[in-house]
Amino acid sequence: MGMSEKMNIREIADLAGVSVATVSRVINHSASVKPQTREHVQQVMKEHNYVPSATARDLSFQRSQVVAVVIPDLKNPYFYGLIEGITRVAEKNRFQVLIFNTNEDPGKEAEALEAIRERNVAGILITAAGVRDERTGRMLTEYQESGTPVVLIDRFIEDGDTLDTVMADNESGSYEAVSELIAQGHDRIAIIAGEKSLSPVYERELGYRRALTEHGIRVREMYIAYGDQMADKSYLCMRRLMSLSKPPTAVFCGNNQMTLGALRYLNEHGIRTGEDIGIIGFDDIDVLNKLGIPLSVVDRSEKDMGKKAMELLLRHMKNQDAPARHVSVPTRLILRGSERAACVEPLQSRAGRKRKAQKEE
Amino acid sequence: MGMSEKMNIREIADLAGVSVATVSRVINHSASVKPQTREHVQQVMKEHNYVPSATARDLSFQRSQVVAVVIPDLKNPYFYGLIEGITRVAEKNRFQVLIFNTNEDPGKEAEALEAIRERNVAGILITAAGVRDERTGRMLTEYQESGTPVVLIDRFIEDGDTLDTVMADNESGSYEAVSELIAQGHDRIAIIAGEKSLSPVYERELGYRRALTEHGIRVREMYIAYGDQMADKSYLCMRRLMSLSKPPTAVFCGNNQMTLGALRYLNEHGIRTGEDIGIIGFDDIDVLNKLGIPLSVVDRSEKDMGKKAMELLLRHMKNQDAPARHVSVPTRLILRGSERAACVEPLQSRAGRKRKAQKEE
DNA sequence: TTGTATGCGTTATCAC
DNA sequence: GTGATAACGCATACAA
Repeated sequence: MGMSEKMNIREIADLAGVSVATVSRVINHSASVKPQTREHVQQVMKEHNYVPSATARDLSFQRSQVVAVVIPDLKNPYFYGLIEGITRVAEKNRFQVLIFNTNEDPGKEAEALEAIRERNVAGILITAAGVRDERTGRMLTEYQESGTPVVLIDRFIEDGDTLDTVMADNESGSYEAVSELIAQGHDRIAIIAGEKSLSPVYERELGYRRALTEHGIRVREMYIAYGDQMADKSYLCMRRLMSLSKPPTAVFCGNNQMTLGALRYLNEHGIRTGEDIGIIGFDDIDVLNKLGIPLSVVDRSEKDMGKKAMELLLRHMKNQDAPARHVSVPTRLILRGSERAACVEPLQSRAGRKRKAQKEE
Repeated sequence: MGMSEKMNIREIADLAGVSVATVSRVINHSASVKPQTREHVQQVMKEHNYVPSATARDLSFQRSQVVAVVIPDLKNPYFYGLIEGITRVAEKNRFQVLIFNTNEDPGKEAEALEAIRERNVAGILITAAGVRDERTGRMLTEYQESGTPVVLIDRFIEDGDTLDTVMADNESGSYEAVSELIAQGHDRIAIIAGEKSLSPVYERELGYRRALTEHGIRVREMYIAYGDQMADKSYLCMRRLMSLSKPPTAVFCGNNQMTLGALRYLNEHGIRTGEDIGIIGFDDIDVLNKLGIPLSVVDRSEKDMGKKAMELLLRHMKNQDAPARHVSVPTRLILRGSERAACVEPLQSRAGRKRKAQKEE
């Protein structure tokens, strides 16, 4: 047993003395089968170690049990949190996950979407690289219209209004972080933003601006640095900021990679976070926790975002023409001390403020 | 165009005024087709935005253009290096990659291998979680025997002798690292090893022992700590080691996660690497480089391992009964200073020793 | 409740 | 070179 050659449904049917239709019904629990027959068939299947062919099922059903996940950077830990959430829900619903990494390259993204076309996937989950690339927008809406639901995660795209979305509440997350910096007494607060065309980048900058404005601090453009989502550019941003005649006393970093680049600059120049300068990052960085390096961050539970996205997809798969739904996932400010600096005085007593040391599991 | 409904090969054939067979030939460049007809058919396909169905092709061909990749921990950066290498070669050969994450759980691994069965994949690449789990071993050899080639990456499994393997040269990598520590003058050198049943763990310990022995240093069991591949346990190992009456002056860490745990202990206790204690880790840790924290490591180019593995798979796909081949990927010692300690004196002048600051791209 | 027959979109084996 | 046509393994409408 186990050593048996590959069997098909017809052979099982013959061995069980029933028709292929009956075997099919047993496999799919589709229609009613006499309990006796059912058990007998199951027995035969087990005995012969039979596994139905997903390929054949997909062809007949005209749709596969696979969802495509298209992400821009597999190296970024944010995304495997996302994938984990997606996978968990997908598995529960007997879906498999096909991952495409685009390396932030709209061209590769278009290729991926093309490759996906020939596989008749049940749905697509995507954090788009080509947010301004017409190919991406066009192909995604085409998918949606031809019955393959699409969920946008983390980033809007041009002409993507008809698609489901799962986004973090970037604006309010940033607002909260910058407000905390202000509460700590900082008033020269910089932001290292990313690639402007990405919606989260824009929203985070918006939150930054609102926090300053609402607290009566003037927004100074020289304290706004634009990077490219990557660590190296952010390092340069940090250098520019710190060489201003009045350098910021606190910096809000727009994503995890850029936070790392900023920290490198500080490390290299002996500037201590939480001491000489206040730092808050966007997205928790697991490895810093493992290293015991305390960094305050805006955390957005990427696992939840993944789950939510897959749930939206399932919903849309069941109801083809459900109206687009837009889910916003709340962020959470996790304070670990790096937001402080010795050179500033907290504006108000913050005794009793909760400091969460770890993300929940 | 683009808005067109899904077409099949028959419709294209009709539109082009040829038979399905001819269209198929054009698609697959399989047999010779008159250049004129070929061009005409291609024209029609393009015009109608036709994409052949991979599902149907797979069914007919009795094999899909998908390879399954089964890994134990998607969160570990080592593995996405691996995946990147695999994907690169796979894409070039028009294969897609289906990723399964087992979380080091043999049960989930068995489930994954079961799920893979129904998809008729072209091959399987796996870093096994269930190295001692008979299910894993049995299923993998069954796959191999039934014509679906399997390549083991990074870890041997029980009864897996007939399978292709791609392994790092763990023993010599460790030997080299520990030898360097000895050259730096260390003689109380500890190792934080991992889960004993994993072959790389065993081999790395072997290299450690050989280095000590060959340099006339007695191996002391108290300097050998066994963890579980994870950071937290390693933290505890480090604590035990450092509370010995004669604590080690250098520690060799058996994998990236364990290195992080060890570093956390040192951070928390103000013990400086490269200064108060010598540290060399196994596997480069990208994020430390991004942070500008210098750590000497044994690097094993996981991307290369991935490429090699995929190449082995392709080879075995073309030649069903090629004999099992075992590829060993060399490691490389990258010295960044953390191997030194002020309390010891280098044994020999090492002027001119190359110190590579970065991994090549 | 069960069986028969057809279709799903390809590839491959024949003929011509 | 090209065209019919039979697989491939399953799901399902329709019959019984």
